[in-house]
Amino acid sequence: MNQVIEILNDKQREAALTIDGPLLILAGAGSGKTRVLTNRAAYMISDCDVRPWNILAITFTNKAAGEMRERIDALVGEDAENIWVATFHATCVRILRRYIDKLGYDTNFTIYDTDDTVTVMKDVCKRLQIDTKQYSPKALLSTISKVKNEMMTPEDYLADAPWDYGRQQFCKTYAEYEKTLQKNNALDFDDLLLKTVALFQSQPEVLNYYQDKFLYIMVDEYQDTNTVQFELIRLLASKHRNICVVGDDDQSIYKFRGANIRNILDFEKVYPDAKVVKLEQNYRSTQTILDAANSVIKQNASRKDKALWTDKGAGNKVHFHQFDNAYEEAEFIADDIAGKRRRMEARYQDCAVLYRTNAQSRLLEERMIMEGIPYDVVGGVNFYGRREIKDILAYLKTIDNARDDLAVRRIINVPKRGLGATTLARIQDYALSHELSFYDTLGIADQIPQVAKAAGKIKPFVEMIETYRSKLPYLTLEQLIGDILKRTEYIENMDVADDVELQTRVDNIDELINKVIAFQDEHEDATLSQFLEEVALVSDIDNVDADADRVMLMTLHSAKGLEFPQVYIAGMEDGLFPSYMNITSDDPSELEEERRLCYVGITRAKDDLTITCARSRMIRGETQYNAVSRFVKEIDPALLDGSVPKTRVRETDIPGPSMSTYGREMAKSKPYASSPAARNAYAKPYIATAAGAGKTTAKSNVLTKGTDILDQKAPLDYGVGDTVRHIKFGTGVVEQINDGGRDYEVSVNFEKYGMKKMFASFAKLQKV
DNA sequence: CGTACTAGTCTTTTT
DNA sequence: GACTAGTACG
Repeated sequence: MNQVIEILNDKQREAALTIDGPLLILAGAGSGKTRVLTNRAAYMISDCDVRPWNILAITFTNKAAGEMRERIDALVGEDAENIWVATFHATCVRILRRYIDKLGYDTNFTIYDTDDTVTVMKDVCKRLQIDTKQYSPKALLSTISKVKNEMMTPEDYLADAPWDYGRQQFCKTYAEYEKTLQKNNALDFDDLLLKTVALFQSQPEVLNYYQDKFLYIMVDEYQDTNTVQFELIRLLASKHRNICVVGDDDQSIYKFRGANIRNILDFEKVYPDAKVVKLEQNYRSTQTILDAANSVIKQNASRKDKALWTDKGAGNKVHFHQFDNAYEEAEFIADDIAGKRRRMEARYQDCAVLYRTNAQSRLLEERMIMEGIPYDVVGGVNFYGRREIKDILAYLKTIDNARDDLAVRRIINVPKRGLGATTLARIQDYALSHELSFYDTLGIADQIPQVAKAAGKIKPFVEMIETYRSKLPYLTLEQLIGDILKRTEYIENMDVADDVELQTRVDNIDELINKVIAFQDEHEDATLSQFLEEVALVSDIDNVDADADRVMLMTLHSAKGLEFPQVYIAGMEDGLFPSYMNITSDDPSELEEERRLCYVGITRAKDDLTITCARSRMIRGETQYNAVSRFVKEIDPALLDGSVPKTRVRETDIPGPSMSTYGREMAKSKPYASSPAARNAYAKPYIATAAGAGKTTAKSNVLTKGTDILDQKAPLDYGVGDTVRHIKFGTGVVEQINDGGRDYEVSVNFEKYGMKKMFASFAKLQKV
């Protein structure tokens, strides 16, 4: 049997060897699901004569996609490049760029992010004279998203309750919103999926093409799919039925984004002939941590029965501490991490602090800074959501897609060109009544009586954009951005409160330029459209650099799929986690989702788990007094230690203010500038985290899903200069071996295939 | 037209 | 408590 298959355990192997027909892999936390998926793909190619281009592997994050590709690459070699590994959204974009003209859009459509759609919606409300006090744009959008995810048009939705006035109003805005997007040649995130399904439904020959292309389909994190995603997969798989989905119903935490847990729970109903394999051996955590996770999750009623086990020992008890306030909690966590490091029990990068809400990061950050602990915050304000970044991207979008009104309107007066609201409103009215785009209207401003006198200010702008358009083929993206900044004197004209803010913004712009450079390095003939597309589809977690020795701070949601030796879950209080909204909800499934989130958090820990909470904390400017989280009480007390101390046990040799002093100080004074990242010498500013992101994302080791089994780094029986054999590449000479922490990265010069870099544990190189 | 203040908002958020 | 968007004023 193939070595790729041999290294799997019985259940994993059974899953990997099942190639044909529907397959559901119920993969508990840390059970090596990524390994099963990658080895399954490798097995198909090397042993079953499956062509790589007939395989589609779908994930939710770019990071997961990158990792999967890399690991398949290492197993099967360059053929793997033809496997289609991508996120749902990226997959759809790729298909739509080819065929969306059949639906009446331009193939260079723009993708609107959440901020963009809010702007559009505000506009729509104004136009339809909707009272935004009664229907907030955000709430409208969230309903639209839900309705869209159920694949209902405004007409469909209205048909359910045509007499309902509120629904009439809503459907009117929904329809107008859709119209606006279409006019702007723009798609929102939901549309990417929806339009692809629409394309498949209306164009049988396109669907047929992709059905015959993707003979084998794999979907990761299946518990998080929504109705449209389900339909997309169903359509693609309906002809050949080789559909393999992997997931864990206990880790479904995105219901609020439309994820439908029934997709995984009912898989066997949709595919009665489905084979089901349960992966229950956990390779990540100690028995104690698993027991704690199990004791929590078993309180949930609607779940598939599972029993995770491990052959790791019991390990440490789960530590639990309650503090008087959140400052003390933060201080304890920072001290504890510092202590572990001093005692050489852990490196910074082995530690992660998880919390329910992003706002909780601030206190933790402040304390990390005080103690000189390097850290990275994942999430919070998205890099691409920052004002200066959005501005520059709006310039690029304007140059790229003339129909993207939103982008044009964002920058028409940034930097200030002396155009006021009235002028812009007149242009907007004219554009609307004459069915012109905003940009085209700018071009004929001198012929419009009401705005003719502002035409002198508008003309240079239009000319500038036109110049860039004509020069586009001769400029690199880097040159283009540089020139825009120079010509518009963007930085000089930024209005900033102080030097710190100026520096942050300039740094962010620098970082954007770094990203552009990295992007061009990777894609030789990179176009502007491609860059904008990549940017539209990345998230914060994609840029995490796991190689840096830094503590990670992130929400429980962001932590899904990651693992750390030392995990802290902070703010375990009723009202915060589970959140107030879920406690008061009359829908019990809301609380179950919170419990799953808790389960996800606990199962991130490999060796040691610490749970903390505070009796009081400031939430939204108000001090709240919270009880210990009900989830903590669900953990078998025999698994816990350090229960509820009145005073903190402190590392005696740590200098610094006593805790109570610190708490009081922090409570009234604010020694730092507003943005922790901006003034933190220890925290790598966002910039640095993401620097060269294109290169670092894929190679992260510590954070990868399923590195679990590979913890022990086996010594290599070959060295530099030795000749080795690879299953796929044949023989070659080892040129270089790098110690990548968890694994060796080996560079081999193959006789037939040339230089390849691969991870030793995957490559299974044999010394010849 | 641009600035300065005030009022409202604020879970989570793979894309 | 912090940030942003909207409005009133100069």
